Amino acid sequence: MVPNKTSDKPRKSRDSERSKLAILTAAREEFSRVGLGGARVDRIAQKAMVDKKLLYYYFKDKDQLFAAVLESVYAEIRDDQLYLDLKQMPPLIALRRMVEFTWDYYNAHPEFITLLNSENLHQARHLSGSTRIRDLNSPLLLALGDILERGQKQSLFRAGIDPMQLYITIAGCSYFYLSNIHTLSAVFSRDFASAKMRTQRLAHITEVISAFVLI
Amino acid sequence: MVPNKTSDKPRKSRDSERSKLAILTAAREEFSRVGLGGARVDRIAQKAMVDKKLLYYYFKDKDQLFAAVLESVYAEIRDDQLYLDLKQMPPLIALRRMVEFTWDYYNAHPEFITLLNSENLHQARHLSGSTRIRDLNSPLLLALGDILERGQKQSLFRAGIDPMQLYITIAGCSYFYLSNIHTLSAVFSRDFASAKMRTQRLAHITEVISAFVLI
DNA sequence: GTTATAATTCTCCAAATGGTGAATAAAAAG
DNA sequence: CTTTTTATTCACCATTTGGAGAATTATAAC
Repeated sequence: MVPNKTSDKPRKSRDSERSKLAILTAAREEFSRVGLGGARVDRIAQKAMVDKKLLYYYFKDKDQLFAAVLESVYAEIRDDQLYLDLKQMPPLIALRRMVEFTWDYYNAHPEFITLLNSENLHQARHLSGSTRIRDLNSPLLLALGDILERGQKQSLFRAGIDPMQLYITIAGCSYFYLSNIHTLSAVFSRDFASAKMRTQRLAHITEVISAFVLI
Repeated sequence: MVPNKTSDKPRKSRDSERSKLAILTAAREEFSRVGLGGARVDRIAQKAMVDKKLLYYYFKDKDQLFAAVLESVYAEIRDDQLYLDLKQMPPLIALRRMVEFTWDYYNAHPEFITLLNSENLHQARHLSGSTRIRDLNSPLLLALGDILERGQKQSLFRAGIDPMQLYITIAGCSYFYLSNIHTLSAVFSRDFASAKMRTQRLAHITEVISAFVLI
């Protein structure tokens, strides 16, 4: 019987990394659930099972804790994007894969959406300090540029498509549906959260994007 | 010289309608600026220049005030939509007009976006009580269904397009750009709020939607 | 003019809020 | 073993929070 299967290090009673991570995880949950303004520092400390003072010790204040959460969330999606390997695929397949990835990621990480919404409500003031963030989205944008170029060379795609605009459209088609899933469900009296509706949505988005790029 | 140009009624020192409206307006501003959780009842009362107790007198509590703000905001966009008169236009023109209207409306009313985001963060629990809301979006959806049908009959549009999915796509393409305008600007190091970028965005959306429906 | 009703203000509060100073204990360095 | 550094706890606080009770005043009804 081997204890500590997940970590080789002995469980120290004091472990700054573990505490930081616990705080970050609890904060992400809290911020994504009720937003920056609705989040309670006491609740975060309680969920992380650390003394409240520790939040201030490691993250200075509520806003910088939120900034740290945002950075970690951005870093995660970037890491996942690296496994995509779109350059190996034919252009149309690659594009569809990218649509699918975006859709799947937002579905699997609803907290990403609510956190971004919170940050936008506050005019991205937590992001503006971070220089790291700026590089996080460019890989995917470059990949999309590459896909479009290859598609054009094969006379499959039309010319003159702006990768950034298309990227925003791809993201927007998924993001809006999921971000507004509750109001949409209420207004249209439908359960947009159901598996069936989600499948239909992805199919629609794929069609729209394909129709746009194909000649 | 005629005093009270805007209203015939004499300015009463007591006017429940005026007070209610002042509260609703101030609340809309506050809720849209900092979200439901970040909004402060005292601040709303101060901005509306009424005693705080009046909010509770007319709207019961903070959540029901938020619900009232939401209803008013939904009612406004519906009223504006009624002037569209899409049935008079040829299908492609009508569709483009609808895209343009959606884009323009979100641009002119950024508070609509932030309020909806807040409501979705809270799982649309304020909306679920309101029966009025349910009817507000259907006119536009019916109009879109009509446009698609006419386009198909003229062999301009392809068959099998789900009006609701298309509606969500049209809204999403505008909404996502504007809702995330700050984080997008930060991540891509561009000013997405500039007039030039906005114009480009609308052009792109129009192209995407047109390409999708046209045969 | 009196009464009833609706609109408004004043005062107050218990609980929650983000944040802090100082003490303490474990681990690392010497 | 001693010292220094780092991680953590404890007790505390000024302010703010959403909200309520009771009193007051303007208007409408009689």
